[in-house]
Amino acid sequence: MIDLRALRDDPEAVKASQRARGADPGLVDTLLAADAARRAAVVRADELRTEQKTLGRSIGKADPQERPALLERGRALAADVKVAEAAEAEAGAALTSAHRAIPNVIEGAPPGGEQDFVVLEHVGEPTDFDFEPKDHLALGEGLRAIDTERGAKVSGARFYFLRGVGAQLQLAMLNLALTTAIGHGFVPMIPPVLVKPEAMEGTGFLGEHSDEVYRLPADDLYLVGTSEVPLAAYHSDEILDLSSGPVRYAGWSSCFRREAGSYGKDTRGILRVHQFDKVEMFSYCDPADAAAEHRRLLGYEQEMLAAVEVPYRVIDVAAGDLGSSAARKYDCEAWVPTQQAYRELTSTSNCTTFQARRLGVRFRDADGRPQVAATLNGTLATTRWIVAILENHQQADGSVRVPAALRPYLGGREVLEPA
RNA sequence: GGAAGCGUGCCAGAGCGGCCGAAUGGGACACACUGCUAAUGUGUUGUGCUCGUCAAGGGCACCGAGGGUUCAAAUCCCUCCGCUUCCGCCA
Repeated sequence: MIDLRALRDDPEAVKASQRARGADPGLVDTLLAADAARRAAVVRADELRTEQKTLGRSIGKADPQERPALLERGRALAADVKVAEAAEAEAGAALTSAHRAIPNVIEGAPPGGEQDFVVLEHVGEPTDFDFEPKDHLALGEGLRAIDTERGAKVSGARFYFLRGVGAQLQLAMLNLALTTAIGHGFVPMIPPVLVKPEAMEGTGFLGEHSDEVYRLPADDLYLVGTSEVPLAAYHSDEILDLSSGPVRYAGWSSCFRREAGSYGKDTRGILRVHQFDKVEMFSYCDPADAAAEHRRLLGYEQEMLAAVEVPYRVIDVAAGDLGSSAARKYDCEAWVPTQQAYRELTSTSNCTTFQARRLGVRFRDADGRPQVAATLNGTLATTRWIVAILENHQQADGSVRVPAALRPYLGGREVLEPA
């Protein structure tokens, strides 16, 4: 939810953000009107309640003769209050829905849609091979590391087994990610992956992307698509102490995505799957520090990408391609040789106060006053990285060189050999 | 799954249907006193919304959540959630 006070002060800024996203700027006026209407309703209801309270107190000490008249008046007032409160509730609901309709105000994101991203940096050169490179699934099958056939047999399309060195490789990568995070002051977390509707709603995943989310109706719980959800909800309705800097968590979890609407896209291998594992960074900080924290998270992602030695580029994601919670987002995309394309490996979003406002996460400013905190998140490693690692480090015989940083986590192994 | 009890402010812990936003104790903070520390004294010690110049200063709401009864509810009733204990069940 955007800041209503800021909106009242400068509606044009929000309209400009809407335009950059390709969203409807008219929603801003709708929200302003709903805000004004609600405040008017609050004032009316407050006035009636004041009158009712005053009268109510006088009844207690009134003498018996005056009582019946006062009670009569009290009953009438009670009815009026009831009506005013209903109007207040209705205006509140209208405000909430208008409020939710507006995504976060962008902060520097390039205007436009998905293809309007700006490349910030290239790191490394697209890998050159003097042989015909195999794709990650062929390599993974050769290593007996990835089994999508049996994944489909057991669970359906877009499911897989990681076996043998495949399972080990993933654990190596996630462990490296967690160790890296801990080294940078993140508190490691293994969160619940089933969450209540409030948590899912609060993080903004039940909006336009709600059909991406697995729901368990029998228990009214949702399977998270990222540990961002439980980590963001972890401090909901709390006032944090941010006086000594951001509070940082690194969540290790499985992630579940329905991938509705991506039929036929990336159907081969493990690039786009219903279940994968991820180490995710999550920061709570003073909004004044959020932009700097965002660059920091990007830096940690780049440190991980350097450790697995894959070529990649960093993009500044365009406004229209941001989620509703993000004000700005940087993606790191690794080179995938058999696709001759860059594919997303990490994504870091600055959600400013948008997510925290809905979740009720606050902190005390220098004057001791509660203020809404900023939240940020970013990827440190996911199952998808295996794609880039296998493809970029493959050798002519189908073996795969292990990046040095991963070796300690793989018993010192330098090469994965076809089984 | 069954039964009983409990859910109040940073913590502990009172609370008669109106005088309770809420006693009291502790903690924390501020000031005073003391050469310093300790001790002592005094004071402060919530959050949201709203009116107001996001001032001074008002108003309203909040005692697990949501409903209800009543002129009036932390206090009565109902539903739900959570915690504790006992029984059963499954490991």
